Amino acid sequence: MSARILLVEDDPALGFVIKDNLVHKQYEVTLCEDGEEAYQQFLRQPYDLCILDVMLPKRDGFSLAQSFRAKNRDIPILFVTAKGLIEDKIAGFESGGDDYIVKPFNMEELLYRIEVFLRRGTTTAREASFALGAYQFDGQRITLAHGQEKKTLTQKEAEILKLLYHNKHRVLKRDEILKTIWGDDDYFMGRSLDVFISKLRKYLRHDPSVQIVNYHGVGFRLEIG
Amino acid sequence: MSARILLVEDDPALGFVIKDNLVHKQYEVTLCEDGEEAYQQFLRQPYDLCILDVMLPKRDGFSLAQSFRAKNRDIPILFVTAKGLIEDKIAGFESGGDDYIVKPFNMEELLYRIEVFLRRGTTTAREASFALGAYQFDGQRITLAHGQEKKTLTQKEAEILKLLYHNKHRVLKRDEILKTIWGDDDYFMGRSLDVFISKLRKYLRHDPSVQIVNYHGVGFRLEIG
DNA sequence: ATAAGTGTTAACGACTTGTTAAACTTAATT
DNA sequence: AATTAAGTTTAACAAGTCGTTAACACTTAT
Repeated sequence: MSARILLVEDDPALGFVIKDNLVHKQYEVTLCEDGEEAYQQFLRQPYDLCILDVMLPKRDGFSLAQSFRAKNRDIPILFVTAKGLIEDKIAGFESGGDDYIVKPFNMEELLYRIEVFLRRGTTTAREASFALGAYQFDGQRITLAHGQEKKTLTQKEAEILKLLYHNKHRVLKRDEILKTIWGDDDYFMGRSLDVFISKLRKYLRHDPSVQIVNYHGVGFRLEIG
Repeated sequence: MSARILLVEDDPALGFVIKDNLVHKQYEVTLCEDGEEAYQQFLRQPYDLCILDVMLPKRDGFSLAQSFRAKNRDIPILFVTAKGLIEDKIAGFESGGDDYIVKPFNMEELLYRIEVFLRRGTTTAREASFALGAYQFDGQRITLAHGQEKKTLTQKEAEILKLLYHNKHRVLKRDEILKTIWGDDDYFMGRSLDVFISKLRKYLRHDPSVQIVNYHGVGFRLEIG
C-alpha cells in the first residue's frame, strides 16, 4: 500500500517539482500552499508523513506541526527550511520522530529521507490498529469504530487503550500504567486513571465480550472474548 | 544509559527490520541468526533483555532460554512465535518475568512491550507461575485454575501461596511467614494468617494431593503429591 | 484437665474503585 | 484580547472489596 504524504510548500514551482517526484515514486501526495489549507487537509484524512516548509503564509511550519502533534503524536514530520534559519531552533523543536532538510536540497536526498522515515512509519502509525471484539481501533485516526458508529478518542484515552491492549495477557499494575502514561505516580493521577478507565468502559459498552477488569489493589487487565 | 538487547531471529529480513527499529530507538542490539551463536554471545557480555524466536536452527528458543536462566535468573525474555504454536505451551513456560508475542506482530507492539519490560526493571520480584497438583497458579493473572474453573486470588492470598510454594521442601515457621508477608509479628497477624490458610485450603480442596499441613507450634508446609 | 495453638465463619471498618460533575488548562476561534 | 471549546484533573459521593478482628469450636501438648 502506498503512503499518503501531506506536502506543504508555498512556492508553487518548488511545490510542483517535489510533488511530481513523489508521485513518480508512487506516493499519494496532497499539496497545500498555506498553513491554513494544510490544517484543514490534515483533519480530513490520515497521512503517513508530512513535509512542511517552515516559512509559510498564514501559519508557519512549527505552529502547524504543533497542531498536528496534538491530533496525532506519532506522525512523522519532515521540515524544509531555508539555509538562513538557525538550525538550533529546528533541532530544538523536533520531537523524536522528526527530521529536517535544508534548502536547496537535491531531490535524491529528500527521497532517501522519506524512505527511511516511512520504513519506520509503516510499522508504527498505520499498523497501530487492532480489533477489539466488535470494535476496531484505528491508531492513526485514533478512532474506535463499532459498526457504523465511530468515536474519536482523545490522545490520552487512546494511549491507555493501546497500553491495555498490548498487555492484554496480564494484569497491568496501576503504577506501571501511571509511569508509562503520566510518567509519574501520585494519588490524583491514580484517580485520573480511574476516570479514564470509566470513560473507556463506557465506549466499550456495546460489546460485553470486551471488558476492562479491575484487580483490586493491583491494577487492570483488558479481557477479550 | 541505553539498554542492551540480544535479538535472536533466523529470518534475515525480519531480523534486520527488528534490529533497525530497535537501533533507531537507541537500543544497543546484537543480532544472532542461530541458537548456538546466541548462546556464545550471551556469555560474552551482559544483556538487559533477550528477544528469542522460538523456532531456531541448532537450538530452539526454549532450550536457549533455559540456558540463559541458568546463568542469569532475572534476565527478561521475550519470545517471538508463529501463530500456529500453542500459546499454552508458551504460557506454561513463561516464568514470571517473561512474555511472548505472536507473529505477525506490528513493530509498535514490540516496542511497547520492550519499553514496559525495561521500565519494570529487575527490581520487581519475578512473579512465577507454577503447577500445584491439579491446579495451575498464574502469577501474571493472579489466578488459580483447576480444569475449567478459575479463581482470582487476592494479592495477599497469592503472596502467601507463592511463599508456601517456594518453600515446599521445608516447614515455614509462623514468624517467618509473618515477617515476610506482614513485615511484623503479633498475635492478631498470626490469627489473620490462620484465616488465610483456611481460605487457601478451601480453594485447594478439589485436589487432596495438595495439602497445607500445620506443624503444631511451628508453622506450615505445602505438601504436594 | 487445662492451657495454648489452630480451624472456621461472619461482621466490621478501612481502603480501593466507579461514576458524575465541577474546576481548571490549554488551544482554537471570533 | 476575549470567548468558546475540548481535554484533563480534582472533588465529591456511592459502591464494592478485602483484611482484621472477634467469637466459638476443636486439637494438641503437658
